[in-house]
Amino acid sequence: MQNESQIKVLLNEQKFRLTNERHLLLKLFSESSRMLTPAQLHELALEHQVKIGLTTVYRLLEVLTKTELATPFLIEGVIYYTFCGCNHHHHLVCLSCHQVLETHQSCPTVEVPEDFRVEHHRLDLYGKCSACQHSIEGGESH
Amino acid sequence: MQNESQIKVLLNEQKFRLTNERHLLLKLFSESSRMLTPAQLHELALEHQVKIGLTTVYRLLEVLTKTELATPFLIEGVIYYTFCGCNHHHHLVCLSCHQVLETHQSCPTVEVPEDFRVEHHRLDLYGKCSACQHSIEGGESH
DNA sequence: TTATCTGCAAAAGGTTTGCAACTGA
DNA sequence: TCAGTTGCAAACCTTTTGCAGATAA
Repeated sequence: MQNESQIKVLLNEQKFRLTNERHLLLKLFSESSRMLTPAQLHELALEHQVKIGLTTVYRLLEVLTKTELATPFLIEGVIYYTFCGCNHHHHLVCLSCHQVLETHQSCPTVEVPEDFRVEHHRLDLYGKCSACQHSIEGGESH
Repeated sequence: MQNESQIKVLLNEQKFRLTNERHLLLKLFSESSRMLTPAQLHELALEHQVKIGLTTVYRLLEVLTKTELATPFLIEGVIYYTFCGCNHHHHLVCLSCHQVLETHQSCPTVEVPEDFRVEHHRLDLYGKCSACQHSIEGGESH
């Protein structure tokens, strides 16, 4: 997992603890290239013999979102989360398999009314990844 | 409301009907400069003596989202919708009062892996509008 | 040592569905 | 005329909460 100690510092700064459960969950979450619903992340944990309650998953995702280590996505009414490491970036999302790629290109410059104070922005590109374009049914699997 | 007949055409194209209820709701929705939750839109309707069921509001928002006449936002775990007219644009969102401004500037160019097919994108800027910067408590009202 | 975290079960909220009556095209 | 829409109530699911026991710092 990228910068484990950095993550711990980020959490501790806000009085969050990196418990054993969170450590294991975080590892699975950060190694997944797909965005996951809380239930899917929970299921992933169980598959890897990480016994953990669904409530704990919700609470971890809340903490990660607050520390900007996770980004929520709303796709067709369903909320997914993706792990986000420590640097600002943009997302490339495959709508079939829900894989999320990061692009670290420069941020777009947008003119805004001068009395509007921009605090942050989000740029997401949606489409189909290579694998899903070529699969007969157009993805959904893997 | 902008381009009422255009909207009707868009809806009819997908076999949706512009009923009296939808017509009234759409008018209120499109005239609101804020993003609204389904419950807030429902409440807004009732305030304007538009008697309508909450279920109908949900169903209209579903239809509008499918025809790209509405865009959903996920802010702190809550789902809001904003009316979106007929042209592609980007959003400027005030996190205090939930006002949404549109900017019609050119779309950012992002290099993506050549095997990824981009279908659409979304660029949203978040911050504080003029009124909310200057109000003592930082907004939430109006 | 103590503020924070965990798991469970229960509660709460938001969203969807089934159905009979209605209505736009 | 009839496919699509409406309102209501019930069903559904996701998310949150309370609490007693555990644990990181």
